[in-house]
Amino acid sequence: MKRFILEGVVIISSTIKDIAKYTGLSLGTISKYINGGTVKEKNRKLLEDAITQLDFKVNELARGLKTSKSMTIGVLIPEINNVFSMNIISNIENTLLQNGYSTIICDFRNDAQLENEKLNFLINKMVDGIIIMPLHITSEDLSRIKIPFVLVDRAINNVGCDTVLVDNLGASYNAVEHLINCGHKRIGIICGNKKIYTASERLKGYISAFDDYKLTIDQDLIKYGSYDLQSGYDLLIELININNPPTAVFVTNYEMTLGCIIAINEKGIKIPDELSIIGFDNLEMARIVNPPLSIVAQPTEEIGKMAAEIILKRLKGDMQDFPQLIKLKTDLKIKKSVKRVL
Amino acid sequence: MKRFILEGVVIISSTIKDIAKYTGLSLGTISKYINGGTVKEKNRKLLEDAITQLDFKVNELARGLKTSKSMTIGVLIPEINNVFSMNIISNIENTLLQNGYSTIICDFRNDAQLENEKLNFLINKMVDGIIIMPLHITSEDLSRIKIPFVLVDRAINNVGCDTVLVDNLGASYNAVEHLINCGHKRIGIICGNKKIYTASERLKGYISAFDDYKLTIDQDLIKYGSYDLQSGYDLLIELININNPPTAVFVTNYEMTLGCIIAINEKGIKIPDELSIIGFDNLEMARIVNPPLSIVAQPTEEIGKMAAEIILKRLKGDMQDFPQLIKLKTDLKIKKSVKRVL
DNA sequence: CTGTTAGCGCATTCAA
DNA sequence: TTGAATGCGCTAACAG
Repeated sequence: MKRFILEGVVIISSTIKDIAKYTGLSLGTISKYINGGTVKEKNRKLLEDAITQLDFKVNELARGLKTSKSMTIGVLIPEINNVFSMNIISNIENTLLQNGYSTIICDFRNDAQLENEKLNFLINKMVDGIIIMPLHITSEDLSRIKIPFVLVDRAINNVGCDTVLVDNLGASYNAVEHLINCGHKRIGIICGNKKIYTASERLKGYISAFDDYKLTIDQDLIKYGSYDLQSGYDLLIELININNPPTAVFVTNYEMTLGCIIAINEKGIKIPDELSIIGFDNLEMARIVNPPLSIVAQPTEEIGKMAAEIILKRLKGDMQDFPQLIKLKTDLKIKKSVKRVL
Repeated sequence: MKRFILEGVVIISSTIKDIAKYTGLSLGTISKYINGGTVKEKNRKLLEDAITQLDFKVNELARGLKTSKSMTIGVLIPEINNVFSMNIISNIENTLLQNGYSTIICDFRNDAQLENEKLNFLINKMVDGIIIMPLHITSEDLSRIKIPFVLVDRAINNVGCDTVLVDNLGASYNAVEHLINCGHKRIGIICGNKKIYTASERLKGYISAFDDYKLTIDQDLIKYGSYDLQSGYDLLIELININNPPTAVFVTNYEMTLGCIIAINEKGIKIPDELSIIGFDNLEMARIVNPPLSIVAQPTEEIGKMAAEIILKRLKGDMQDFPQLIKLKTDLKIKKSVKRVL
């Protein structure tokens, strides 16, 4: 038994050696018991007693060194600081913990360099697997990862790996279709940089709906923002100021939706009478806006759970269906921000 | 050099032994170099080369076993899934990472049992320190923690430990004072369960402001909720339906503020003409509400940073000022939800 | 400045 | 079923 002093308190930390001394059993037997092996009933009791008496806890570091498993999963994410990411992380963490894994979170703050640094950090930390929401990362970077990993939210071309994402194209299609069905013909879209996977998919959905309904696309109604609040704000104002403004707008991410709402409030635009709008993500926001906002809601809980489950599966060595591409459906929550026109 | 096969790819993972073979140097020298020690210029080059050639990475598990340091900090939090927590976590993670520590997050979902289980989980994981936003945890539970820890957001009685919180009483006082200064006399408050530290402090601030301004307190105007959306909703409706309803309401947390806004929208109450309101937390929300909501904003970035810094300090063995109590100031953001009356 | 050595705590052979 | 012995990869103490 090792004693040391911390903050003036005597600490006792015991190892299997101490258990061995206490019980007279050998290290092998103890280790076996700890890991669920069968031991003579008498010894089992002896060990149970010893473990509680000495307050024994296995040293996961030592175990990890021996087994080459740290029982931790790294999560690499562009920005922890938004509801979408948080929901996903929360569900990843929960699912993993139920399986004995802990989660190390690395937020790279949308910074390309940090993204790579933190990836290395995680690998160094000997995590057993990594869940990544990629931003700037390339297939080359990914090829350096020698442990199971799964991509979340965004796919990367030419990388054969497990990926969990939502049907962005369909999400967008459904939203635009809804607007069309409500009689809108001039529908603006505020989308993100075409280079971003989700952004380009969402634009495709818009175009696809227009095609299917034989409507002609007016390039003036397609605005490219940068997925942040300010561009949502600016682009909404641009849209309403063009010659023949849209009667409805579809905004393709959360931050830009916020920006649009602020612009709408400031300009005193009446929703849905003067403008119909469909936003993205975050049901909570949709509810406090007046009138409540129709939005495309992403299944964040499922994304998190699925990602965790796939990585757990791979960690068990089950390579079935590799590489697995999971495309989850979004949900169009219809509230009161869309007007039915003739 | 160890070779193994994963997903059909040959993996090479090298240790200092491999470096030793490659360079002809001893383990001691290599270890020293890795840890920033000085070696002969010639050897330095040799090592640099070897390390890149063999793609050497220190095994943090082995290092941790040797040094009894895992270089990870646990964060135990009631709910990861809200803006307040998120901001704090994000800043904790960032500050720690800059100091070489990683962050393991444990979300106990407001569950008393999970709170203890996850605490044990973290301790088992050999984290070097813990940052806790306590909910049900008692001073006894805390006394079992043998490593540095700091409390965040909520203090616990009779526990001498580092704590970072916000001046809740002052926050509340200032908000109520603002309402009083705007001429309001009948001011409702929607607060949380008195047992919760932050809730009772916020109520004290209300009472204190009333006392200082020689206003009499009407118990009908004090409503106790449970910090969730629904109780915010319900209690706002209760408040406006009493005989002599308030002209202003102060809501003391984020979720209840959401509930109030939804109630206000549904009932078609005109803000600020028919009712003045001050909410809590989350500036983002305040901006998208129409009219923009005056709120008490908490310095979440600072809370996270301070908590991380204190634990880093303790980890270095610096016990100066222990136990440290840090009380940060909130910020009353005045927007347009409060009417100035005669 | 460099090399040698011991051992952190555990899991895992292999014998018994 | 149990025990003894070995080593995971690294750091730290010491001797050179």
